Amino acid sequence: MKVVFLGTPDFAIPSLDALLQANFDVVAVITQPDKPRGRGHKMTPCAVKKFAVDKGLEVHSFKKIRRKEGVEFLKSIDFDVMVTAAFGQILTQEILDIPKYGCINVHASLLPKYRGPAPIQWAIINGEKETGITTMKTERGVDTGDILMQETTEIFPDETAGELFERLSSMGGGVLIKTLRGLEDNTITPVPQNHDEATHFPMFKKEDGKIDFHNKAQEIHNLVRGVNPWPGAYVMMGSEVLKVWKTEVLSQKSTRKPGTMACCDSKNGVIVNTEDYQIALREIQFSGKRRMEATAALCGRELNSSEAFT
RNA sequence: CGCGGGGUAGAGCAGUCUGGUAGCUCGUCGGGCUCAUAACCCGGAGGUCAUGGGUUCAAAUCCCUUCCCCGCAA
Repeated sequence: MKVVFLGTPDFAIPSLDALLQANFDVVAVITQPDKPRGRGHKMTPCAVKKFAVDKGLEVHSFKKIRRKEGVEFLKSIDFDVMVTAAFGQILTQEILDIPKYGCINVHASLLPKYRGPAPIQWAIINGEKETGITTMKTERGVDTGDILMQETTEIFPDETAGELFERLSSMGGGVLIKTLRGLEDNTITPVPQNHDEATHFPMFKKEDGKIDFHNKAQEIHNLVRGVNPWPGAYVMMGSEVLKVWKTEVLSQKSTRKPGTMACCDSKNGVIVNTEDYQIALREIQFSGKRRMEATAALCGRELNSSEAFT
C-alpha cells in the first residue's frame, strides 16, 4: 500500500517508523512548517520532519493543508491511504475523499473517552487506571470517526505523562500496522463511537501546571505526573517559581493549612500540607537551576518553614 | 541578534561588586558516646574555582575567547 503520512511531534515518529519497518511504501510525509523554537528562537523543524529527512523520505510542510496548494499536492500524487498521527491540522472532506482507503488516525486514548489534543496528560491528571490506543477513520469532526481497532494498557501509579507517552507512541505504531493489514484483508469492521460517552479535553496551558495545595494529595500527585515533562508543575514561593517534578503522597494526615510546610531540611526534603494527606516534593527545580532531589537542594539553600506556598 | 540565571570537593551552595591562606551544609572515611540509631560529639580525606588568553608583585575575584547547563518567552 502506498501511504501518505501526516504527523508533527514525537508521538507520531514510532507510527511512521512502524510503516517503514513493515515495508509500506511511504510516498510522502507531511508536517507542520518549521517554527522558531527554543532559546534564541532559531527556526527548527518538527520532530517528524527531522526523522523523515533522516530516513530519506519526501517531506512537505504546509501551513494549512486544506488550502489549494496542499489539496493540489495530494491530488497530484498516487497513493492508497492517508495516515495521521498528532498532525495538528484539521482536514477537510475534500482531502479525506482523495485516498481510496480513506484516512486513518492514531489517537492515544480509548475513544470515545479523551477526545482532543492532550489525551495522555489528561488521563493521568484524572487518575485513570488504564488508557490505550485507538485507530479510527478520520472524519471532519475531531476524534469522532468510526473505531477500527483499540488496544488497552495499564497506567502505573507513579507513571509520568512522558513515560506513558513513550509507551503509547510505540504501541500506536503496532496498532497502526495491524489496522492497515486488516483493511487490506477486509477483516476490520468500523464501529461507530458511542457519542453519549464521549469526553473532550482541551489543549494544555502553562498555568494548568500550577499546583493548588487545597486539593487532595493524590490529585496533586496526579497533576505533577500528568504535566511532566510539559509544561511542568510549579508552585509560587513569594515571587519565585519553584518547579515540581516528582512527588510522593505520604500516609501522614496534614496537620496545618494547605500550602504550609510540615518539614524542609536536607534529611527529609520538603513536605507540604494539603487538603488531606501530606505530600513530599521529591524532585524540584529553582529558576535558573537544574532539577534536583529536594534533599540536595536544601543542602545549599534554607527554606523558611513558616512560609507557605501559593 | 528575543529576555535572564548559572558552571567553585561526590551533591547542593557561599565567596566575585571592594584582587591578597579555598569556605558552608550534606555525604564519605576514621574514632567516641549509646541497649541502639538515619541521632549526638571529635577528627580526617577530598578542589588545575568550566575553558583558553590578557592585566597584575598577586586572579575564583578585573578584561576578552570558547564550550556546557537552566528559567522565561515562543
